[in-house]
Amino acid sequence: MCGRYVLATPVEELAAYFSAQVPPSMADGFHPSWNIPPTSNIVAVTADPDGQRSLNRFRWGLVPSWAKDLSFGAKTINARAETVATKPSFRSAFRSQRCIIPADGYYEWKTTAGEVKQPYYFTRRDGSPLAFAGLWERYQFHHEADGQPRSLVTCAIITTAASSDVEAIHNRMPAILTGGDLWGRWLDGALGDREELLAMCRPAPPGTLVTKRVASLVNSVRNNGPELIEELKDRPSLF
DNA sequence: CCAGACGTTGTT
DNA sequence: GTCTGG
DNA sequence: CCAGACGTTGTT
DNA sequence: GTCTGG
Repeated sequence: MCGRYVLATPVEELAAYFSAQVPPSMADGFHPSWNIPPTSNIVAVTADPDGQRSLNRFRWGLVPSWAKDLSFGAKTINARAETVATKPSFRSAFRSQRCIIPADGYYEWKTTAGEVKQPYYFTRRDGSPLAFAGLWERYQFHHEADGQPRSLVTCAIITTAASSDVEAIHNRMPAILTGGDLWGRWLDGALGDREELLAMCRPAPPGTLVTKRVASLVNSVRNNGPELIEELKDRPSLF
């Protein structure tokens, strides 16, 4: 799955890479992070009806309009590609509110019987940013304290079966839009071809990703910095 | 009809 | 075991 | 995703 | 909001 990732590329570079605008609301409060967890505020690319793209902030964990409260988002950080078109929590967003979540790379933990969980870091082989296929929703609610109406945008990352690049580590992977020619189609809220959309959520072609073993520093969200993605060379000793 | 859920992952 | 917080 | 808490009363 | 289970 995808439950922790990295985005340290400057906003201006991301905007150029995705041909997206950066609204003033976006420029403030964005910091590079090598340890982005669910329920935090993340960056996603969306498109206007006219096709204009922009970067915006979304809370990671999709909260459908009918949810009782924001805590719903804790269990909807990922949406399975196999069922995203029909699950009540995701189908509406899948139809018309798709987004791209940029990442420098992401982490997976390999769990082996009898061994300690080992984190791995995945990036594109060519070093360019990853474009995760995502969904977003707007959630409206009344603030507890003052009763005023508020609204918040939330998002989820679609997952799919692991490709041969990742299956030795984990059996799932994020859906990655490879090739910029797919971005416009994915972001077009008027595009109604379910099969075309689902085809974009298939495992990335073998060879797209590379991985390296990293230190368990990433386990705690209190740790953050480029050292989290440094390759761990030593094999753990048996003695 | 009303009440209650609405999700993913990993592990056994 | 399960939920919340980061 | 993982780490850390999981509780109440009363006093400072 | 919409579906499933009772």
